[in-house]
Amino acid sequence: MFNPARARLLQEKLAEQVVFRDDFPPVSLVAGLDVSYFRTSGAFCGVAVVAVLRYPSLTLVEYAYHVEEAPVPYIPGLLAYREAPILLKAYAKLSHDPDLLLVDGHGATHPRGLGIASHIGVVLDKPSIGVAKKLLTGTVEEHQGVKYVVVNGVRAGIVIEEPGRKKLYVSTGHRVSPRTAYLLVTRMRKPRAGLPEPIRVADSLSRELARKLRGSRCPEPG
DNA sequence: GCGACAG
DNA sequence: ATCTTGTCGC
Repeated sequence: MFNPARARLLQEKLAEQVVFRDDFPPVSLVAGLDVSYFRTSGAFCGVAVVAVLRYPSLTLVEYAYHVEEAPVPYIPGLLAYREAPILLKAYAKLSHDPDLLLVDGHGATHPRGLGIASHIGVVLDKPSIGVAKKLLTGTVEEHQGVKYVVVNGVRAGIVIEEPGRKKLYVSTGHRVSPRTAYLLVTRMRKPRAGLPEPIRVADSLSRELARKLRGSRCPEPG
């Protein structure tokens, strides 16, 4: 059974493994990860999608998905326990090996420094970046023109603000500095898009799949 | 105790 | 996240 207190302790332990410095090879394949849901008899059915795009052309190379009942309810700060299990199963179905992961949600800008982007990055030991639409915790502090998201005295993320576009909170997931996360996500946002292309594609595909699967039965974990 | 709270 | 039609705007 799910124990929130136990889950938080594990996050504190895994957070020690998060690397804030850039430590990754040249990027040629980037993956976007996202989960959509559809209602069933008694629970929520999650549809996880991992879309792999070539970089910097941002053209789709392949995508994999996995459908399964959400194992636990959504609890702020514990999102990874609800979505990571399904995302990892979809990830295992890929035939390509991405160099970088862009995850929908926060990375180190988290109460215990281990948002879903960091959680997945550490588990797979893959460079990762968190991309969120809302602030979860921390304060925004501007220094020399850069708006950092500071959590527990640490600059864990940066706010991307551009006139006429939705604000984004990018953060270190694993092995990528906040500054580099900012630069990469900025380069992966198409002219008028709100989300960087890899996540936009994963979001679009997961929603489409959820819509089509609505009404059908949901596979249980295990 | 009160308010906040990714997706 | 999802529940939901039309509607304003580029």
